Amino acid sequence: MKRPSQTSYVILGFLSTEPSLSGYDIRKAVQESVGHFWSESYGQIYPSLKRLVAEGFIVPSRPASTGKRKRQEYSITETGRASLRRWLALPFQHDPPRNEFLLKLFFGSEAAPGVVAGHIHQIQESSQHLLATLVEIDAFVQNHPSQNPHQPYQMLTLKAGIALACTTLDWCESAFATLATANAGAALPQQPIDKHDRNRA
Amino acid sequence: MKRPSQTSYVILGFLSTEPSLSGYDIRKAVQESVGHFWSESYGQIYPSLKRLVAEGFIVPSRPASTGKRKRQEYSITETGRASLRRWLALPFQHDPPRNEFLLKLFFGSEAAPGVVAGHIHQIQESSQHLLATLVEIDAFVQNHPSQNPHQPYQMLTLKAGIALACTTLDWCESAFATLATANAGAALPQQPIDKHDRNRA
DNA sequence: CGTGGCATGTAAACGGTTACATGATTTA
DNA sequence: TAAATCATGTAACCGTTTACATGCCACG
Repeated sequence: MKRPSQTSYVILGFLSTEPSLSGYDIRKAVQESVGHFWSESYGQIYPSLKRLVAEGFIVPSRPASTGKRKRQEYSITETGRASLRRWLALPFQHDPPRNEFLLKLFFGSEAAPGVVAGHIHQIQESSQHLLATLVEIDAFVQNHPSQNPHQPYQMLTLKAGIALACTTLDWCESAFATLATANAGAALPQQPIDKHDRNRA
Repeated sequence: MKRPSQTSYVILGFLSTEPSLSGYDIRKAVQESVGHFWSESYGQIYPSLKRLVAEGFIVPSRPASTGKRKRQEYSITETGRASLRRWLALPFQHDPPRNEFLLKLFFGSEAAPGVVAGHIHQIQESSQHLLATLVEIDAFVQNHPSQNPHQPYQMLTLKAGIALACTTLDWCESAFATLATANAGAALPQQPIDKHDRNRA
């Protein structure tokens, strides 16, 4: 019996918050709610579901035969919930996430003029986009109060994402300034840096 | 001929800044200078070195004494430098780094009391430690000016690390506050909380 | 003389993505 | 009826880590 990977706990986690989900649902849930710091592929999810059933951590619910779409949902068992709790209590491992952007930046002096500025522009744009969607979610939740016990914790991850995105954007501006003074002759993207407003967490 | 992995470019990158390095040196350089956002293992470095030699991107320098197993250094070639530059100009891919801490936080409502606070304490400590070392490097560089063309870019990654660490620390404090008010104000409806005190780390 | 750091390397296992295959159901 | 989406699943491949094996060399 293989040692379960983190994917199993993602599945157990989502099944602990929803009564019943299919593999497809879980994939979507991952993308939509933890997409800014996690990802899962079907090739990982479906085998994990089978293994979790074999281990008794989840059970198939809503058998596919009932006229509806061919889809199989699962529910968490008490043993599954216990396994999740055990994993949650374990200290997380804090390996440095490989950041290709920072790596290219680090070797930036070797790059052709404008290349580094282009990369910074790229994270600036993606951070702006991320920030916008996170702020939107934040506003929605603020306007729709609920007693959902999961919400405070989910909001903490949301706030973390917002804060980090803001910091990244600030850093981008200072980085552009640094580049401008460092090599005055280098070609920068024509994009004027506009003052986006920041709502700080 | 296999498509080179990012490891190859890390090697080329460091060999572009130093005239001659061994596999061991490269490993150490990765840990010491980009360790907060990258990592490489020997199992990755040594095969890559051989492949890079076969491709003509690097050449062995300081040949090992005949028959003896000693340290072997390598130097980058012009083709190697060109390959590095080509890679640098390519847009980086921005996949969400898997963050186990945020994942456990997201499912925190399922955890036993104190578990989440313990995790937050853990990143708080590691962020403090990281910040201290980065600030130290920053101060050192500030006091030892140099014309090294790589320095401005390396400093940008350093500043990014410092900014993100600071943000993380700020977030930790607000997260502790959130947890405190949440636990004190709203009682969890599912299970009456016993008088078990939270274990403080 | 032995310990610990320097140094190189490999095999196996592992986690994960990608590409592919299949087909049902809804919607335009 | 065609296209898009829903939905499940697998095989191959890839990059990476881990554990292991080997041996040099300096220092106490």
